[in-house]
Amino acid sequence: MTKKKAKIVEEDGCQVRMIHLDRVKRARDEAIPEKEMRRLALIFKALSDPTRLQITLALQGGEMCVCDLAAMLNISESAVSHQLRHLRDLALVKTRRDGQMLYYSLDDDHVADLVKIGLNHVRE
Amino acid sequence: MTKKKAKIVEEDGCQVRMIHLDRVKRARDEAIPEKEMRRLALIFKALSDPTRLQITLALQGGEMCVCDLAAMLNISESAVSHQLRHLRDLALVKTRRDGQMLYYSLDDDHVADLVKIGLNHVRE
DNA sequence: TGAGAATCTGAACATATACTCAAATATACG
DNA sequence: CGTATATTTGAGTATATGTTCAGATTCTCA
Repeated sequence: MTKKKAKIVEEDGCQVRMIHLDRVKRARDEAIPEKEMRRLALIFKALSDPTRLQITLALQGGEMCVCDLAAMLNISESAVSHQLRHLRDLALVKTRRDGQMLYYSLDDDHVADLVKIGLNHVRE
Repeated sequence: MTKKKAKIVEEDGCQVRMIHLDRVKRARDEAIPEKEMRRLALIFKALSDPTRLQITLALQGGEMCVCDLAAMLNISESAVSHQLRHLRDLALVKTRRDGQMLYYSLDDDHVADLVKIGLNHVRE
């Protein structure tokens, strides 16, 4: 049995406890770039809110306009618009204008994939 | 060209604007159960924070203890512990005790899948 | 061009959350 | 047992976020 004790390491002027130097090192080496990591977190965050998740699920069935989404979700059109802007900023949805109406649809195949895999998980 | 105008519908005692009754109806019919939806949102939320996402990524390389994760992420062990509790509450990670040490590892294959698919998206 | 329709925006507010610090647990081992 | 080690917990705080409300935009078409 390996009985290890934490090693105190000086790092960035701070005392850091570390037990498996090799694992910490490996994890740091394998870490993805900061930028990708933040972006990835934002994608997940987009799907982490019930309203946005429901919007995403609804749009998998085809494009919809703001007021239909609001009616379906039973919240104000303003709230829907705010959330759609959020999704649009992340390029997860796109719009098509037809007269006075804006139709929103999914702009990313991976988003649908993420939701499907997530659903499999939840349903097990 | 179909020029539609919103229909005002009485619902739950509120006036609701609705343009495509069929689409709203379909979206409502296809909607997943409230409970599954909330759970799914929680899973995504777990991955939506940079710290938790990095913990998840690190654990894909094998189990790690709290202080190693703290050293790797350069944050306090307390902060890591709080986030691990969050992940454990959702059954995304599990622990194995060896003496004084608790080793955390992923407890869900889908989580790794989600992160991988997400990464593909980000890298395109 | 001007009224109406659909959507967007900004401010305000209430809630949620991620971290730090200090103290409490839990386990090992002399 | 009693001390040291590893982790957890709770309070406190600062920040982020989701919604509503009121009003501004944008576009259509009579």
